[in-house]
Amino acid sequence: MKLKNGIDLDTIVPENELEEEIIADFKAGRTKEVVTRCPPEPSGYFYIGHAKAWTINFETAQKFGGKTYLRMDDTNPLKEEGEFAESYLQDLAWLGFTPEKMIYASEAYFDDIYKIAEQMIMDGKAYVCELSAEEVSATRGSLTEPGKESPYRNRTPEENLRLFRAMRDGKFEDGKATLRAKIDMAHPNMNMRDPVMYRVLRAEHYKLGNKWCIYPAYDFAHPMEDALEGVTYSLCDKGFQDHRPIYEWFIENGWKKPFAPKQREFSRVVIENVLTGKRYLKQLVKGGYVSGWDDPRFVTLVALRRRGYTPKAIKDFVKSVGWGSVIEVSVPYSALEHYVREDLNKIATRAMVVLDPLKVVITNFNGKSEEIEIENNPNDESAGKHKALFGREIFIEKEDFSENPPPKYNRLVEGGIVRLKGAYIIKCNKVVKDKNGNIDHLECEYLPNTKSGDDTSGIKCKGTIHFVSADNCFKVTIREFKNLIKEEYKFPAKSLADGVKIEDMLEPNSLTERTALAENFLKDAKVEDKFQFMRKGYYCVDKDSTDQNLVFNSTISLKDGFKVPQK
RNA sequence: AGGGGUGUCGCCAAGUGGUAAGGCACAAGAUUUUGAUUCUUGCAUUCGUAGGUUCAAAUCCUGCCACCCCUGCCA
Repeated sequence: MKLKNGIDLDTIVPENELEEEIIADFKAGRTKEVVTRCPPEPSGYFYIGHAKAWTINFETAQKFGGKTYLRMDDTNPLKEEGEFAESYLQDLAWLGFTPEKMIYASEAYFDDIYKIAEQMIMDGKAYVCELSAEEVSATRGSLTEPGKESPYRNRTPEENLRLFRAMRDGKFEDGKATLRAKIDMAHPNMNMRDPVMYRVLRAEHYKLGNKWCIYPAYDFAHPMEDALEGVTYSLCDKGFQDHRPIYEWFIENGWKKPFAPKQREFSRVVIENVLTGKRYLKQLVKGGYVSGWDDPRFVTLVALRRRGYTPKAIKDFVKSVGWGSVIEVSVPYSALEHYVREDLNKIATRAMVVLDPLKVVITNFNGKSEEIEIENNPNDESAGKHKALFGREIFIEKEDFSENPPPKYNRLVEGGIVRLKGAYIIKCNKVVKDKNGNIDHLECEYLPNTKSGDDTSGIKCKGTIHFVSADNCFKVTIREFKNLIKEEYKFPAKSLADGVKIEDMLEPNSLTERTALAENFLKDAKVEDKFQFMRKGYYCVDKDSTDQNLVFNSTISLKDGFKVPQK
């Protein structure tokens, strides 16, 4: 069987239970095309968790040649979803997902949903209830006891229809009446105890103004919207597992047509040591702990983007977590970091930047600096090379020279040699100190026949360090980050609930800024350009950069295999 | 008179009666002009637990235990 994307169904290898079910549905003729949908949540802050939902929805549709809609589930006028559509679309686009179309449920489906509600009333499946919210709650029963039936439960269909239309026509004040599904007040699943289908709500809807004063509730609206637009698989997180019976009940009793969308659930992901939640983020922004909602220390998608994370890294990460079997899985931050390193290693251009400079004078080098070449990516020859200089005065990292080297120290020591990446081997002859006894600079000599790529000396050199030449570097600003939340708070939301103060969970000095010396090659870097500063880490150009001053965010350090042996 | 979900290595996770994949993390070694990358190797005699069925059980049956979710006119 050929799919719309030209792929043969039989060649598709299912990667989870849903995909197995989809294949079975195709074969049984229950599914003609996979249609999924993304319903934005009205928070304005999108996290890895959202990225997981998007990835699942878009990629399973894509895999089967289907499509994905973006649907604003705007059934609550008090929530003003409209303003979030744009940031949603932006994050979606950044990750590389393009919805088939964007739908406002209010505009597209409210009329139909209303008609279905009337039909359900005539079928004796719904009734107008005049209990107050408190009374409904009080009669719902508890987890172990059945609820009580509403005194309004047995009105005739005709009376219910008259009353429902009265609701629609504004004859009831807010909260004075609801339309409820007539299911079972003794049902063990609380969601089935006559859930509210419509409530009276007078508020300006951002799309429809005051056209309606009654609004359908999620449990009723969602399956109807899915059915109306032909969604075949309505994928949501496992928090909705308990809602599946009600979803199916509405499909059976409201929709009633042979085509039936299916709700299926995947697990949520959270990352350890990470704080999410609008309330808390706002508090941190307000308190001046961070610069804004896209501060690179946050883990909103915009923040991750600014920090230098790539869409591929994020998608690979969420896919690595899998479909999941529990409501929420939490994974250590290092799992996410693995995928950024993996992607950046392939795509980031290498450059030499000295973060903490120590001056070195090459005493036997005179005259004009010599051109050298640096590979842009040693793992990818097609990335090319760029030019740098080697001259009489250069800078190396302070930590690449030691007066009391630990065992197995491969870098420069007095009287020892190291290779300068892309240039020559140098030998340190003298440590020059200032009057306070601090190292001022090093005097070294270079070994002329050891030029990189053209080394005829036969000298073996254990260490290679990076450097910049004084006449080929400029100052840049480097921002380095520590996790905002102290390491001992693996589950910050839980700690908060336990009464820990947010201030006490914050890592002090989670942002440090320093000036570094970068090779001139970096002068043309644009915002979001990603580099590997050799032997240090991955960095990307921040939006705070100006023509005079480039600002780099540290995305993630390189792994450091050097360990001082324990004695 | 509760219902639903889940228990497989420190973390994620395959596994659907035939003798415990894989990834992260970690450790050791090789290669390396990035102590990166890459590569090799090691890492669950055991699948929450106690029994049972079977030639054979993580997988089937029974009991028990633990954790998560559910009582919005939010989504």
